[in-house]
Amino acid sequence: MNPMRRKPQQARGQRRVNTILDAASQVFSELGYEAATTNLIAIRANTSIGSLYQFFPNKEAILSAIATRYSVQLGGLLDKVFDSYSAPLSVQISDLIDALTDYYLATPAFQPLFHAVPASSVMRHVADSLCSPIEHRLDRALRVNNAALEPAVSQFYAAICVYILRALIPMIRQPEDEERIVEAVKHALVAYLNSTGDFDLR
Amino acid sequence: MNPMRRKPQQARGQRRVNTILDAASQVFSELGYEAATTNLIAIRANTSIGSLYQFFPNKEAILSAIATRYSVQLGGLLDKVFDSYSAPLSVQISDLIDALTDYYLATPAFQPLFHAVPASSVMRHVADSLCSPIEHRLDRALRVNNAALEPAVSQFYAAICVYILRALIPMIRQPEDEERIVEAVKHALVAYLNSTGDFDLR
Amino acid sequence: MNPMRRKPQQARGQRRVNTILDAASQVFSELGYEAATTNLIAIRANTSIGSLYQFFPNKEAILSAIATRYSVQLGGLLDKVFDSYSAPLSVQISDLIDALTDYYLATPAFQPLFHAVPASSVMRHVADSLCSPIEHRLDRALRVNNAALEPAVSQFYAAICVYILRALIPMIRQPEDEERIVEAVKHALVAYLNSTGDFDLR
Amino acid sequence: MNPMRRKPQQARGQRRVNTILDAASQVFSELGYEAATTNLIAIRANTSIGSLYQFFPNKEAILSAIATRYSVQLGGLLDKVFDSYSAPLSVQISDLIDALTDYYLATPAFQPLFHAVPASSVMRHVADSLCSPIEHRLDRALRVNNAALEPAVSQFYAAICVYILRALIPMIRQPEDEERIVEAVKHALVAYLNSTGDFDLR
DNA sequence: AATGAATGAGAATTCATTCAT
DNA sequence: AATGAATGAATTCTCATTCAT
Repeated sequence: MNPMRRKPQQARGQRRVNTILDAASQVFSELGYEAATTNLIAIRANTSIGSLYQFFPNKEAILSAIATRYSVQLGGLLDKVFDSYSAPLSVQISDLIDALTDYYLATPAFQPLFHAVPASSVMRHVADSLCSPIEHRLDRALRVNNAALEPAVSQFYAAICVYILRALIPMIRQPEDEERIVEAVKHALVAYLNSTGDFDLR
Repeated sequence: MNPMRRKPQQARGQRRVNTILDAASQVFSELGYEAATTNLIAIRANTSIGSLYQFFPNKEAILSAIATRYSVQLGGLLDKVFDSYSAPLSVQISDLIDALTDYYLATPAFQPLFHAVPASSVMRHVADSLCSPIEHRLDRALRVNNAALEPAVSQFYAAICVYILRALIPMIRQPEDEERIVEAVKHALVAYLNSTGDFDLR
Repeated sequence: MNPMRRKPQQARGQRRVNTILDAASQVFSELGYEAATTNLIAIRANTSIGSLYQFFPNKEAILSAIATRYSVQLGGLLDKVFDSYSAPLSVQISDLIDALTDYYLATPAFQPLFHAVPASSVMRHVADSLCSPIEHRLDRALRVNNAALEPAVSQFYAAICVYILRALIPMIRQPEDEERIVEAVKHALVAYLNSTGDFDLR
Repeated sequence: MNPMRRKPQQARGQRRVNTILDAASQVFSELGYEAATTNLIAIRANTSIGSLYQFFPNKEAILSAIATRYSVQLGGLLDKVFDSYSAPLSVQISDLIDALTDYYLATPAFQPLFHAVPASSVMRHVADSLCSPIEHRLDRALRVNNAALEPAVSQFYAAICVYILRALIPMIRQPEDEERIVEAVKHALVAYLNSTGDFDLR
């Protein structure tokens, strides 16, 4: 969507880009995308505004790059959960939710992006980047469970599940909420998939 | 949160306030809260920026007033759904979803507010205003169905349901999606409540 | 090309617009269009940058408005010169050059605009605005002198004359140059038109 | 005005300087001096901004060097035209205009410099560099035609002619304009010089 | 010598809000 | 009450130039 202005060629540049992304993650999560300013990001990254703009053409591009970074991390994470398709679907879903919750709670800057509403085009891109890794893997798991399922249908189920995940995981606002909410999410997803009559959940 | 600066004393003033709120709803829904400008709202309301600030002390107050307006409308609407508690819970939920979906689709300016992420404090207030009418009534219906339920528990169930509603209804983006998604939402909620083992869903 | 953002509705606003244009004329002539800053213009106009942008959407629009202002003034001036078409062409040309030179010397801020090179699109607009009043009137005078002349031809002659005017009048850099250069311009134009064989210059 | 930072010692350095000047000519002619950026020039020259500044101390110096280059080329060109002073003045002028027009049309990057307005001091330097070769040679030709002429007078005549040239040659914007405009320029100059009564134009 | 990263003052422009008429 | 002019801090982004590698 918004590519970087220039790929850093030297190690120094790559380091700087990473620092900027870290700082931006922090600032975005504290103030939100709109209220965050590129100057504050630069200051937090211990660099000059000019350096920031040497690598990113504008604020959107920074957000975009962050989303890509999280998307990659998330994908790697979920691959571990879904690596063996032998486990029962309900277990896979449970593991998915656990992994996602852990990542969510451990990564504060990821949180606002995860439940960002895709209103603007940047936000649409962010939401896509973060949801599609989950959706794809879930979709695959569903089709493994029921090979006869139409792709369009399993995709729809997967999308519904991801929307529910996105909605409920952010309900965890204090550590003591975690268990209760995680349980609820698992129940909700399993119950929903079960109610479709298309899956064998044991 | 932010009260109106002055209650309009005359019918003319009340009309103007309504016009401003209509215009603001439109502008907020088109551009989002942050990107919307008070000047544009004034222009759309065919009034001057000075007049706007005669009724609202700041931008937040406008959003706040809109949220209140929708909250009241929504409450009235849902009261019709939940007026008789004799219907089976699954029917009440189905009716709730139908009513909410109709309102959502018929009120474009309501949409972004309904799925807005409560990032800032204003937004938190808006989300509260819009969710609590639903949550309260659903909570009541749940307790009617199972009088032995702890209030904290039924409130939790209601909250989960509202979060799911807020997440899934916005998936309707084209008219042809409506039926499929509405069905899914109904399934998801009923299946979830059923899975708790606390309710008699008929 | 770049219209004003809003027509001032109150006398106060009209006054402000004029002050801004005066200040901008000065600044543009001192620093050139590129080096001039909107902030400096605002300061010189004893106003705030916000007020400037209330009336003009950007720097270009200011230049545009100035060009229009000069164009109108120039048109009025030349109408006096060309009002009676009875004078011999050489006299009309002489009067034209005198009037233009007087205006040029009396209006320092007009000078850089008059010999501005139409490189960018704004500058093209400026050059057009300032040249066309001269060109049109000269063209008319030429056709009065020789009614049989093709419009395209007389327009070409007029254009050549205006280009020569634009080039030579700026050669006046000190008061003592004036007479010599004005004489030269008159000679050059009359001699050129004479050499075409199309006009009766006495 | 601004000398080069360091005379390139090696052939490789000289080649690089030339490449930079070529790129700069192009960029200046496309965007104008102000809007052109040194970074873009470096990129177009397939080199780095650091290397560029190894040869030129600043942006002005690049423009300056370009002007010098054109000035030398132009001088060589005109020497061929004016080599034998035996031809009638009108023929020499005609040849001068033909040569200049050819060069102008064949050298796009020269065009904006040739009709640039000497607003800033760099631009004044550029204009001088480009005009003086023409002016000197024309001045000499005029004095050869009329040996009794005061130098100050012949210089003035030459200056007027150069200003007219600078103004009219840029009127050629399409190939089909060329002939007509070249004719007009020749007429204008010859007619002007003739009208002074100081020359024998054959 | 060459590369490209770093710098930061400074430019244009916006917009919530207040004030004068 | 109504209008719209006034304000200026704040924001995004640029670019000539220097510096580290």
